Amino acid sequence: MTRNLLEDFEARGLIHNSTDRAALNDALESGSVSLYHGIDPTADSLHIGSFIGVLAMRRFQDHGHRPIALVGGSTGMVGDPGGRSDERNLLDEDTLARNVAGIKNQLARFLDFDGTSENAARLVNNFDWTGDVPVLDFLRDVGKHITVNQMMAKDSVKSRLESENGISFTEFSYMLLQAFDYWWLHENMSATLQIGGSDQWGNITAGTELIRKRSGGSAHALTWPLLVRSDGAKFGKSQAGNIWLDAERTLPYEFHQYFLRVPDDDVERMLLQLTLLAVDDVLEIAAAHHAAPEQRLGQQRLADEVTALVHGAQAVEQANLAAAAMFGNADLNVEMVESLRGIIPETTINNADYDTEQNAVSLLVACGLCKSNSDARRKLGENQIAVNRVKRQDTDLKRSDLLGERYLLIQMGKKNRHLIIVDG
RNA sequence: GGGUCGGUGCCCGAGUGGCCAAAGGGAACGGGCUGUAAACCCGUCGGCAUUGCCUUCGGAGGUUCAAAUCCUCCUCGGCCCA
Repeated sequence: MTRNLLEDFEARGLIHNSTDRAALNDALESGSVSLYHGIDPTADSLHIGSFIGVLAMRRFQDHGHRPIALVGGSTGMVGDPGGRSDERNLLDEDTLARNVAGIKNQLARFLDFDGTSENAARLVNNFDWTGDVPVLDFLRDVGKHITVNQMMAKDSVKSRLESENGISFTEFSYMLLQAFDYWWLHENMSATLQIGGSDQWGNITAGTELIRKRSGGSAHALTWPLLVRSDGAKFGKSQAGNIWLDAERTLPYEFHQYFLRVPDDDVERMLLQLTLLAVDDVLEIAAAHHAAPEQRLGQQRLADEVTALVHGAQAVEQANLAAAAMFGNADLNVEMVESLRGIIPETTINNADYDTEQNAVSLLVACGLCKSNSDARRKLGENQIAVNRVKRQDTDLKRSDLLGERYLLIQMGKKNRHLIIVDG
């Protein structure tokens, strides 16, 4: 079955709301559209929560449209009041510049920025056009067109008004800045569509309204539902925090594991929204998964696909290899352990330091698995720790415990592990 | 500026002179059960140390044999008034 772009989005559950759907469809089918999507530069890496938006841009580009990724240098300094109960910390300019650079780097893996192609993606920073706007101009040209009533109607603003910490004028003004961005991109880069998560709807339509009132132009809005997990956990968060796209922040193995553990109910939707697999293929996989959920075919495919997109095919191979070493039945051998190098966290210690008393405790603390000696002893006592896949309670590790005379694979439960390498 | 209520462990939140390292809940970690799932049950959850000691309840002082709890000053926040 062939679907046009909007139908494809629909089938993937990527449409939450849009302005005039028929008009938008006409525009998308009749030529190349410039569309923009804003990304918050709160860190120097994207996380999986923003991935859905990145892929959305990719889908548009694949259909011949031109994505404009806006990294919010200015808006990052102000902060969107959405999704938080208290005031956000403002980023300074240096941090922002670093974050913007890091994000651009990552986007290049998913979008074609090649200037020679017709619909090359663009990266813009709204600081470039908002940084020097005089306050009076802004109030007159932007503020005049948007009513406070409209701004107060926004859910995120409303809830913050009722919260005990209140909301600063700065964050309250966020909507104006975003509206201004859309207007500017509409004027200067012919953007006629803005896409974003459903929490952005108010901000986006403020922009379409500004465009209409100030320039008499028309522009579209399209939002997707925010991705939440069926178990209520915040999507993209693990016990360690965000799932980052950056391999340094979230090792590819952990990244892969995260998707391997996704609840059944989320598998199909994530396959649709976080991979580039064709909708019909996903439906087939989902059906197979549903027939035998205990085999976790869906999770496996999801983990492989997303990891391949973000980290490449080789990372997928390594992650699966590592999983075999960690969870498999085969005896642990040196080759398996060596295959874990670079995939799981590792700590190297000096040969001479190995034979200390109670070295299990100090090793657990040194590698970060335990936060203090007490913690390490406690966990050992509770049978939480396995060394080279064997549960251990004693604190004494001997030379003979070293695999290949230099490796210790320390596991704490199913999720935490660390490789100790004795050097020399 | 005036008044008032409040700042407790990762978060929420009890505690209002000793029985407090501090209830309860959440989060987190582990175990059991499972499908490396969910739900559920159990354990742990300041630090050091082989049952004792040390440091915590916004900050600094003070009262007391003894303070998270009382007093003083400072600081930060909510609400009301101006």
